[in-house]
Amino acid sequence: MTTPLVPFGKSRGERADAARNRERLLEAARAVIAEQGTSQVTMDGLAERAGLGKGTVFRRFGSRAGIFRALLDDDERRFQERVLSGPPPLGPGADPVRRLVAYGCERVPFLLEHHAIARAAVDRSHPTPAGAASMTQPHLRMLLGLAGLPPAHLDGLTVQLTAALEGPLMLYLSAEEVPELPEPGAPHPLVDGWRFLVERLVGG
Amino acid sequence: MTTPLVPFGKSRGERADAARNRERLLEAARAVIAEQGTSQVTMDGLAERAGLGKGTVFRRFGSRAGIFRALLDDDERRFQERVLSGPPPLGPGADPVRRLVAYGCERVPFLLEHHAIARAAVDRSHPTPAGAASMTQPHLRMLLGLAGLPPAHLDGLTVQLTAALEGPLMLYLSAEEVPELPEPGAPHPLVDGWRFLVERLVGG
DNA sequence: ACTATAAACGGACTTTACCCCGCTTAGTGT
DNA sequence: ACACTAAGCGGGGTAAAGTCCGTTTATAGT
Repeated sequence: MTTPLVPFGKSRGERADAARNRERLLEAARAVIAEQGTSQVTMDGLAERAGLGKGTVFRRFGSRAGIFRALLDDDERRFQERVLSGPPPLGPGADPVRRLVAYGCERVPFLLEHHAIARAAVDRSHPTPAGAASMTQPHLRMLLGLAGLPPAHLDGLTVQLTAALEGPLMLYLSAEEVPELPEPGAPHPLVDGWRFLVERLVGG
Repeated sequence: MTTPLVPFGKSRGERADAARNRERLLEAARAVIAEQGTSQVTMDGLAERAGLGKGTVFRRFGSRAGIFRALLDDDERRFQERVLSGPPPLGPGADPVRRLVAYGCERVPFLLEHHAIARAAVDRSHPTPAGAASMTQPHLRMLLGLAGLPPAHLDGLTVQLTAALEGPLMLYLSAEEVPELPEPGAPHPLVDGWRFLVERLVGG
């Protein structure tokens, strides 16, 4: 009976129509965002645009913020793969300090690009903005540990550095203040700041 | 005609009934928060409780988040005074590094105490959570400058350290993870982390 | 006191996130 | 093929944020 083994990433138990509708909804969301910005994304609007019922939208994503989280997760997964198994210094192989720096250098542009969506994914009922944080936090923790940070400070510093990296783009920058990211490779104040921070913190 | 010169802090131009109603509403808000938590604060509920119309609530505070911002500002002003003109090392007089450390030591408990309200003051339509940030950011910037940080890194680091200090309590800690703050003076991981961060950053 | 006026008030109205529950359908075992 | 069942679907219903505009009222100038 040609039972396909893991036809897509979805871990067994999601029906084919459900998966199709999810894709349809995400595409609709991307279209609305591109055309009119995140603030114009409404549950009813998405449902109509995708030719589905409103209830379906909620079943798939749980909440409005959930839609943006799902959009982020898509790109987030790719980012995560580069961190976990890509080439150094972002991936494994380089020494911890260089990996920390590299992580920030890649993460800041990533967040700048996803700024609007990431902000829309913040939800007062959920503590962490996205799956985003759940990747950054353990990764930083591991690297900081390897870099020889005193264990007594590890927990507090992990949380603070996570906030230092992701917080600015969640909390302290408005949409208008996010300029086009300059030419790739050009210096960005947040990247510079991060490098300086890490090197002073664990390099000395 | 007994025109009182600045009878209260309100800087001329706010009518007496407006001021009275503002107080009434803030009191109602504090009561609801104490009884049922921030999530149960609704604009209609507040209006009814204060015996006013809903339009008035919006006129006074602009938005739901605005109410929480107003509540914070009250305490924030007191905090600010201690920073600007209180005794060192929090106030002026000590050297910049000690003032930075002291700022974190006082700020973390402050934010822990106001955690629920501070989170409720976050609003996706407004970039910074409260007047909170507008105090922390320039203050840190000044101290970091005095502490001899290279000007090239000053802007980026200011934003990041602000996020490092305030971000954890906005974004990365859920309500359940905020324990009663231990006895005053007892060590807190975030305070320790902050001290370590600052000393490494500008002390070395 | 009286009037003018700008601010404040109130509550109906609109929009939108989110809930609910009866109906439909894809997947599975025979 | 067929029936069975759990998952998915739809859209009407609720509650709460935010807007609007006609009415009321505090204050200043005379």
